[in-house]
Amino acid sequence: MPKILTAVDGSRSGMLRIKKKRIPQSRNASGNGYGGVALSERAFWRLWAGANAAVLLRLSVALSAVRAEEEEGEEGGGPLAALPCPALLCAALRCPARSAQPSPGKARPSHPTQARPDRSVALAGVEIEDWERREKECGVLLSVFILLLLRCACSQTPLPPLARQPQTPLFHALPAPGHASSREEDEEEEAPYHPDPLPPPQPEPLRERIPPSPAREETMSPVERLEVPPPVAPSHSMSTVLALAAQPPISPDLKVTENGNSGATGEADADAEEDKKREREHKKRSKNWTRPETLKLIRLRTDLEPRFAKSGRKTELWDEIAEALQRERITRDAQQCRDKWEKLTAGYKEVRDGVKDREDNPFYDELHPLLSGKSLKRERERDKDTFGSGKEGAGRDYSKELSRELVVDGFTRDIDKDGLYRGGARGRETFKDDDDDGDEAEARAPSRKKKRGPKYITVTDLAAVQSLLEAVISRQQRFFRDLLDSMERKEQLREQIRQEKEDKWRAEERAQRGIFNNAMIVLTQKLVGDRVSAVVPGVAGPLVVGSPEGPQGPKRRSKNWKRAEVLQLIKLRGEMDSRFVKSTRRAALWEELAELLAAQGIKRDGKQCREKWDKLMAEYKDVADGKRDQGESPYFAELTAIIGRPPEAA
DNA sequence: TAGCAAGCAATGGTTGTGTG
DNA sequence: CACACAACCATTGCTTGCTA
Repeated sequence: MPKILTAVDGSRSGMLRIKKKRIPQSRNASGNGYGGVALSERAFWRLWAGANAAVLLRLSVALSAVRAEEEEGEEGGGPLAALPCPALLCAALRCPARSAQPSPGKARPSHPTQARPDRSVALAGVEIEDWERREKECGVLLSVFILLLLRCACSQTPLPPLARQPQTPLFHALPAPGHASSREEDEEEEAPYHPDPLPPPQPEPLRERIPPSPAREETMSPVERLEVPPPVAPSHSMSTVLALAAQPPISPDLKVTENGNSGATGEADADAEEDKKREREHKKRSKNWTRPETLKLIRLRTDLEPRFAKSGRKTELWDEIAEALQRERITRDAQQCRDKWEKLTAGYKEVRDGVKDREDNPFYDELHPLLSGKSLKRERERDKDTFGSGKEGAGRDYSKELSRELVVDGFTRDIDKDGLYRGGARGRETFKDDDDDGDEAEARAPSRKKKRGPKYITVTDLAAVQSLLEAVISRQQRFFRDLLDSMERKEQLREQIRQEKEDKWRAEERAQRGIFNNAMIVLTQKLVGDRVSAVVPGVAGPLVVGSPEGPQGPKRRSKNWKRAEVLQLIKLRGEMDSRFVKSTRRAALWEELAELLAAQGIKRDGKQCREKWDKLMAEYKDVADGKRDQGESPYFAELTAIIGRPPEAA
C-alpha cells in the first residue's frame, strides 16, 4: 500500500493525514452572539426585568379593550367571561393600533382552531448574560401568572412579525418546541424572520394530544411546560385559560407537520436519515460547542453532581448527559461531553487561579456554583434564606414548583402587597385583592401588620387587576434597575482595577526594556569600540544595537520560504519520516529538523517548519483530491518523491 | 494594491501519565 | 481499570504584512 493511502486511512502520525474538511463555522456563531432567544424561563425573566413598559402598556391596552368590549355588551356571560380573551390579548400585544380601538369581531379570531396553535415567543437582540443569577432572584408568582396569560394568549394566535412594530421589536415568532427546526436558545437554528404582514388565519386541525414523555418532563423548565398549550375550544374563562396551561406539553418526539398532522412516517424517516448522517459526520471533528449547548451541558452536569460525587463509574452518568443532550437535539456523545467538561473546568480554574480574567471565561458564572465547592443544595438553601422560607425560595426549582402548582390545581394565587407569593387556596377561579380601594401607596408597604388568611374576590374589576399588575411590574422594574445599576458599578470597578494593573505592568515593562537597552548599548560600545580601536585606532565603529523594541519587542514576521528552503525542508522531513511516524511527540523532531536546516543556513524554528509542512500537505492533498491542478502545487513532484507515489486518478 | 502566505487564537481530538 | 489531568497535535477562521 502506498504511503499516502495509508496516511489517508487516518494514521495519526502518517505523512498525509487527510481528513474530510469540516463545515466551516464562524467563531462568532459558536456562542458569542444572541440573535434571538426563544422565550425560555431565563428569557422570560429578562423580559420582565427589561423595564419593558411596552409589555405593560399593551397588557393594559388589552385589558381596556376587553373591558370596553364588555361594556358594549357584546361579550356577556358574567365576570369570568370578562377575563382577557387570549386571542384579543394577543392581538393587543401584537398590534397596539388595532387593539387600542378594538373592532368587535375582528380582533378575535372567528374560531380558535383557525389560529396557528403553537408559537413560542422570542426576544430579539437582547443580551442575557447574568440572567441565570437574576432568574433565581425572581420568584414572583404574579410574573408566572402573567406569563401564563401571555403563553395562553400566544398559543391561540400567531405572533406578529417584527416589522409591524419596528420601534419595539420585542416579540417574534419561532417554531414551537418539538418542531424539527426548533432548538431553544440556539441561534444557529433560529427561525427566519418574516417581515410580511400577518397571514390570514388558516384552518388548521387540532394538534394531537400526546402525553408527555417522562424523560422530557424532567428536563423541561416550567416555562417550557407552558410553552405549547394545545388548542382547545375557545373560552374566556380563567379556568379554561388555566386548564390550557395545565395541558401536558407536546412530546418533542412527536413530529408535527406544518398542517398539524403527525409526521411520524415521513419525518421520522427523514430524522432517521438525519441521525445517520449525523452519525457519519460524527466521525469527523464535531462542530464547536455553541454557547447554548455548553450551558445545557453545564446544567446537566450540575444536576448530576450528587451522583458524580459518589464513587463508582462515571461512564453511565456521561451517557445520561449525552442522552439528555440528544433529546434536546444536541448531538454530542458521552466522551465529547466529558472532554468539554474538562475544558470548562480547566478554564474555570484558570480564572480562579488568576491566570485569566473572569471576562475571559464566558461560563465562569455558570460553573461557579458547582466548582466553587458549594453544593447546589446549599445554594438553594441560601436562596431560600434570601427570599424567605418555603416557596419563596427563588430560582428554577421554585418556579417549577410554582407553575406545577398553578397548572395542576387550577389558578392559585395569593399575592401580598409586595407582589410576593404567599400561598393560597386551590381550585378557585378567583382573584384575591386585599384592599378594595387599590391604594398603591399602601400596596407598596413593605410589611403587613398581621398575616391574614386568603380572601378571594371575583374578577369584576379589571381596572383593579390592571393597577395591581402595574404596581407589581413597576416594583420589579425598580428592583431590576437597581440590580443592573449595581452590576454596572461593579463592572466599572473591575475595569478600573484592570486598567490600573495594565498601566503598572506597562510601566514595569518600559523600565525593564530601558535597562536592557542601556546595558546592550554599553556592552556593544565596549565590544565594538575595543575592536575598532584595535584595527583602526581613533575611528569609532558603527554602533550596533538591537532594535528599538529589543529582543522582547514585537516579533517580525519571517520572510516567505524560498524554494530552496522548501526543498530542503521536504528533503529533511522525508528523511525523518520514519521517526515522525513512530513518534507521537513530534515537537522535538521538528526542532531537530529546524536545527538541521539551521546548519544549512536556513533559519526557521520547529514550529515554522511544522506550519510550512502543514501548508505543503494541504496543497498536496488538494492536488490528490483533484481540487487543484498539479501545476498549482510547485512541490508536488518533490513531495511525491519523498512521501510516496501520487494516488492514481485521485 | 490585490493576492497570498505567515502567524495567531481558539477549538476539538489524541495520547501518555499518575492516581484511587 | 476508569478517571483526571496535562501536553501535544490538527484544524479552522481570521488578521497582518509581505510580495509581485
